[in-house]
Amino acid sequence: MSRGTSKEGSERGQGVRAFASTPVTIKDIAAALGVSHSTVSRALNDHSHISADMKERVRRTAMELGYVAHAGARTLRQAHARLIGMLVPDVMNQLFAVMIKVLAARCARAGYQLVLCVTQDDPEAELRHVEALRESRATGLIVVPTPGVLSKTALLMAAMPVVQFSRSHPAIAAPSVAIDGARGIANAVRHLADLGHRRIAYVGLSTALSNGAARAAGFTEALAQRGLAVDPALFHPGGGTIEYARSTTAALLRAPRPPTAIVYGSADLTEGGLESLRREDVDVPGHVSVIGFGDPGWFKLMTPGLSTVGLSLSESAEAAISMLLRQIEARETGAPLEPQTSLELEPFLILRETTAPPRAD
Amino acid sequence: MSRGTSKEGSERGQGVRAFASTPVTIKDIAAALGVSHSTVSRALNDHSHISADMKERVRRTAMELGYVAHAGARTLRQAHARLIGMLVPDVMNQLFAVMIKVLAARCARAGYQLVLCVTQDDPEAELRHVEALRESRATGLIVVPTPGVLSKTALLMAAMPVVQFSRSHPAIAAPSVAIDGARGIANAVRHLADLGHRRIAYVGLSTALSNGAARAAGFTEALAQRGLAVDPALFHPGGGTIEYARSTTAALLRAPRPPTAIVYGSADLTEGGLESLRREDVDVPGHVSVIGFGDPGWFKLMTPGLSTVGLSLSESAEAAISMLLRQIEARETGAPLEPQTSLELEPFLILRETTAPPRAD
DNA sequence: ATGAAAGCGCTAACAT
DNA sequence: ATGTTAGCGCTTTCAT
Repeated sequence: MSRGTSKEGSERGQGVRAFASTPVTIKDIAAALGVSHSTVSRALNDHSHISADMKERVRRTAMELGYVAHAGARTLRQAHARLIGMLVPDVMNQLFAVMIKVLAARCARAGYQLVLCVTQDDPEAELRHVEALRESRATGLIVVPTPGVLSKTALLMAAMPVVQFSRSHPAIAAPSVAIDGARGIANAVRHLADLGHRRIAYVGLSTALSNGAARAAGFTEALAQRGLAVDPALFHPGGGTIEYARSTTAALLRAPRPPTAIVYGSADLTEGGLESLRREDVDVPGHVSVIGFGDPGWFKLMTPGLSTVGLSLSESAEAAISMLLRQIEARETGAPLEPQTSLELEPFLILRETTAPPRAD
Repeated sequence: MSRGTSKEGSERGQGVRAFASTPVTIKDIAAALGVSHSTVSRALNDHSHISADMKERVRRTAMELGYVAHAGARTLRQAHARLIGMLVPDVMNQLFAVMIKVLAARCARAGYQLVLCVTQDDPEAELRHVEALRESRATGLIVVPTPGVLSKTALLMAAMPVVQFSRSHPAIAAPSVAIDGARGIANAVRHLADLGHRRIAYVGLSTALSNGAARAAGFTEALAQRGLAVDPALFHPGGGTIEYARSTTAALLRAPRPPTAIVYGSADLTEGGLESLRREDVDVPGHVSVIGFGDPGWFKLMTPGLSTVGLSLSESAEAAISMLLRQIEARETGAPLEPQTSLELEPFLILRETTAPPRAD
C-alpha cells in the first residue's frame, strides 16, 4: 500500500472545517474489502464477470464509507461527460421555459445533467458559454442562437451534436426545430382581412432574428395575398421587449390614421400591447381588433378573451430534444446519422373575442 | 516522446465520423513550442513567473491548434468543479423563474456553470440530482426542498455550501431565504376584514410545505386578530395546482353560504381561481372580493385589475445567491463563516380593483 | 472472477 | 523563468 494515502483522512475533520471533505475513493473501498480497486470499479459499474456477492459487498461498503464517485475522473477516461447544455436568451419567455421544463425531464430520464446558459442575446456571452460547455465535455447542445453568432462559437459547436431551437443561424451547421411563424402570422392577417380590415398593423420581433424575419414576411405576404399594401406607418418589426410593444402600440393608437387591427409577433410583445390598450382604455374589438402570439394561460382570462396564434410548445420542445438524442446516439454507435432534417411546427389560430369587423370610419 | 500519442489524431477524421474529436492537450501545445507542458499550463493560467512573450505564444498556438481545456482533468486536481446546482420543483413558476434568471446571471459573472435540476417535488428525483451534483463536485447549491427530503439527501447536502430558497426543511442544516408569506396573507385578510368581510375564504398551498404552512397560519392568525373564526368550509390549504384552485373556487362559489371574499396563497392558485371566476361569470368585486398572491405582469391587465400580495422576487433571489457565494468564499478562505442567518422578505399589499366592501346579504 | 498496471489531461511541488 | 516529476480517481487492457 502506498504510504499513508488511505487513512489519514479520518484523522482530520475534527469539527473545525465546516465542510470536511470526504475523499473516499474506490481504493478505500478496495482496501476495506481486501480486493483490488479495479474489482471495485467493475462492481460499481455492474460488469458481467463480477460475482453477485462481490457486487453486493462493494455496494454496501461504498454506502458505509460514504463513497461519492468522481465524475471528473470518469470523464478523463471517457469521451464525454453526461451533460447537455441549453442556451436560451431568456428563461422567463414561456416558449423557452417550456423547453427547459421538457428538456430537464428528458435529461433526468436519460441520465444527463442539464447545464442552463442564459445568453441575453449577447454573442460574447454565448461564446463563453459554449467554451465552458466544450471544456466540460458536454455531450450535446440545444441552442437558441443569438443574432450575431461568432465564428468561433460556430466552430466550437461543429464539434458536438447540436440542435437549434426556435431560431436558426446560417453559421451553425445544425438542424433546427421551430414554429412556422410566417404561417401563424399570415393566418392571423388573412382572418382580419377577411373580416374586412384594411389597415392592419404589425408589432413584431426584429428581423435580425430568423424567427422575427419569418413572421414579418408572413405578415407582408398575407397582405399581398389579400391585395393589400404594406403601410410603413403600420409595420413595426423592430424589437422584442414589452416596452417596445407598449410604446409602439401607444403611438399607433394616436396616429392620424390609426389601424383597425393589430397583430403582435410574440407573447411578450402581446403583453406590452395589451398594457397600452388597457392604459388608453381602448374598446377592443370595437375600436381595434387584436391578435396575439403564443398562448400563455392568462390570455384567455383577458376581458375580452384574447384571440391569438396558438403554438404547440411542448411538442416542438420534445421534437428538438428527440432530434438531439438521436444525434447523440448516432454518434455513439457510429451509425450514419440520417440527413438532418429541420422541422417547422404549424401554429393554429385561436379565435376568442378580440376580433370583429372594423369600425365604420 | 511517448510512442505515437500526439499526431495520430490528424490521420483519422477523414470526413467519415461526423464529430472528429480534437484531442489537443497541453502536451501538444508544449511539443509545438518546444517547451514543457507545465510551462504551457502556467502560461494558460496566467502565472506570475512566466514571461509575457511565452504567455502570448502559448495563447496563440493553443488557438491555432484548437485547444480546449479539459475541465474534468482540472477538477481532478482541485477540490471542486465550477458548478452551482439549482433544485426547483418547477421552472414555469414565476418565482423560480426569476431565481433561475438571477442565478444564471450571477453564475456567469462569477465563472460558474449553472446546473438546473427540476425535482417536481419528488424526493427521489431530488436525491438523484443531489447525488449527481456531488459526483460532479459542484461548488454549491440553491435548493427549494421537496416536502419529503430524504435523510440521504440531507446527508449529501451537509457536505457542501447550501442555501434553501422559498421553502425550508428541518432536515437540511442550511440557511434559507424566503418570503414572509404569513405576513403577506395576514395583510390581505386584515384588509378584507376591515372592509367589513366576515366570510373570507382561503385557497392555498398544502401545509406540508413550509411556505404553505406559514401562509395558512397567517390566514388564521389574521382572522383571530379581527375576532373572526376559521370556517372549515372556507379554509382550503390543500394543494398547489391551477386545477386545485379551479375546482375549489367553483365549489366555494356554489356553496350554500359562499364567501364574500377569497384570498389565494400562490400565483398559480390565483390563476386557477381567476379561471373559475371567469367561467362562472362572477361579478368581482361586487359579488366576491379577490386578493391574489404574487404579481406576474398580467395581474394588472385583468378586468378589473387584480389586487394582490406583491413580492420582491429578484431581491429575494439576489439575497439567496449572495448568501451562497458568501458561504463558498468562507469555505475557500477558511474564514469562520458567520452564523447563518436566514432571511424573510416582506411582502406588500397591492390594491387595485378586486376588493370592495361585501355585498349586502 | 479478479489483479496488475497503464494512462486519461491537468496542476503543483520541487527542482534548477 | 522554465523543466521534471508525481499524482488526482477512475476505467481498461492484459494477465492470470
